[in-house]
Amino acid sequence: MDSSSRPRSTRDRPAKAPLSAEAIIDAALAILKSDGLDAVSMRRVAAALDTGAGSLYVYVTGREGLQEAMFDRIIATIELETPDPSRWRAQLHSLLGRLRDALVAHPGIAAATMVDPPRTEVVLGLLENLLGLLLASGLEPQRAAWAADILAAQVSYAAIEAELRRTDPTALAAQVTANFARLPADRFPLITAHAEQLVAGGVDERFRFAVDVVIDGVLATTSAR
Amino acid sequence: MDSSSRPRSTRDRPAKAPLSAEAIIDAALAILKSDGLDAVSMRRVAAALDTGAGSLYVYVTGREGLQEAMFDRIIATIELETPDPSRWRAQLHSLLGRLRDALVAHPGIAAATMVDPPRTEVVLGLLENLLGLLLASGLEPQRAAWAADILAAQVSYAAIEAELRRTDPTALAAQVTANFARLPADRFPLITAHAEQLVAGGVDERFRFAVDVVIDGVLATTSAR
DNA sequence: ACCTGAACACCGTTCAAGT
DNA sequence: ACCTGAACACCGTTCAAGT
Repeated sequence: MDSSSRPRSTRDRPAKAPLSAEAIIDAALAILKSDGLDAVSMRRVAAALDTGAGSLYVYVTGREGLQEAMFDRIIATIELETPDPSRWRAQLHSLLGRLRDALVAHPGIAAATMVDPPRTEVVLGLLENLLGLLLASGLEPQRAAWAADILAAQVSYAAIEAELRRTDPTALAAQVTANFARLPADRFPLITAHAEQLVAGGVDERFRFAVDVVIDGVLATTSAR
Repeated sequence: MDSSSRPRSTRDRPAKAPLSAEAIIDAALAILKSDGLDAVSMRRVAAALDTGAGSLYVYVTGREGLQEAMFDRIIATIELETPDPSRWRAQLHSLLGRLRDALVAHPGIAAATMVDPPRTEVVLGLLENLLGLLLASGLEPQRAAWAADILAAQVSYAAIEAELRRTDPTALAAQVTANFARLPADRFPLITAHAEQLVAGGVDERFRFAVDVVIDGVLATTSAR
C-alpha cells in the first residue's frame, strides 16, 4: 500500500502495459529518436520498462530482431499514394522524401538496416508502391526494378548524411569549404578550384537533384539491358 | 634463452616490430579482412600484438581513429589513372569498380566509414581523381561535384550489398525470387509479377548499370542547376 | 507460465603502478 | 619514456531459480 517506500520503482505512472513486443518496440523507438541507435541497448530498453534485459527475449529474438522490428514500425508510418501516371515524378520525389525524413528522425537506423531490410509486409508495401511509380513512368520492368535499388541507395546515403549534418548544417559546410580551399593547389587543383561546388546546396536540394539524375538516367541510358 | 618455457607468447616469430601506429593498423586490417569489422576490437588487435588494449592508445586515438586509419590504408591501395578525355567513361567504371572491390575485401568498413570518410590526403586524392574524370566528360563543375557524391552513394551501397551476398550469391538470389513469387498476388501484384527482374543480374552487372544511369542522368537531367 | 537477476564472455577507455 | 594490467562502466545473451 505504501508506494513511497518501494525502492527505485516507477510504478506510480499511469498504469503501463506490463510487457509485450509492442511495448518493447515503443520503448526502443523512444530511445532511438532521442539518443540514436547506439543508445538502444537491450539493457537500456529493459530499464525503461522497469525490467531486466533477459525478460525481453520472450518477445523479441534479440538486438537484431528488435532493430528490424523498429525499422518496420518506422516504415509503417510512411503514407503511400496510388501511382498516378500524370504525376508519377512528383509522387516519387514525395515518397522518397518522406522515407528519407522518417529515417533521419531515427538516427542510425538507415545505416544499420536500410541495405538489408527485413522483408515484412510493410516494407514490401513500400517497394510495391515505389515499383508502381517507376512503372507509371513507362519504364520496362527490368529498368524499373533496378532503378528501385539505385534510389534506395540514394535515400539511404542522403539519410545518413543528413544525420551527420543535423546539428548545424551551414556552419559545417562553411568549415568544409574552408578546409578544401586551404589545401595545396598543386596537389589538389580540382578540389581547391571547386571547393564551393563540392559543398554547395542543402540536403534537400542535393537529394532532389540525385533523384532526378537517377530518373533521367534510367530513362536515357543505353546500357546493357 | 629457453623460449619454450615462456608462457602464451609468440615471440619466436621473425622479429616483429615492437609497437607503432603502422603495426597496429596492419594487425587491425588482418582481422578486418578475415573476420569483419565487428571482430576488430581494441582488445583483439592488442592481443594479436601481444600487448594489452590500453597500450594502443599511445599510437591511436581510439577505436574510431583506428577505423579511419584502416580506411585510409585501404584507399591508399587503389591505383589512380590520369583522366583521359577520350576514355573517361571506361576509366570511371574502372576506378569505381576498384574502389568497390577494395571495400568488399574489408567487410564492414564501407558501412562504417564510407558516408563520412576521413579527409586525409589519400582520400582527397581519390576525390580529386574522381572529379577529374567527371570534368573530363565535359560536365560543368557543379554537376560534376554532385555527381561525385551520387556515385559515392552507389559504391557504398553496392559494396555493402556484395558483402551480404558474398557466401553464395546465386543461391540467395534464387531464394529471394521464390519468396517474392510466393507472396499474395492481390496485395503485391507488381512484386509477384516482376520477382525475377527485382533479383536479376549479378553484383557486377547491376553496379555497371547503376554507374551508367548516374552518368547518363547527370548528363541529361534538366533539374534546378 | 512468466519473470528475475545472476552469470558468462565480452566491450572501450582510463590511469596508477611498475620497469 | 614507455608499457602493463587492473579497474570502471558498460555490452548481448543464457538459464537456473523463484513466484
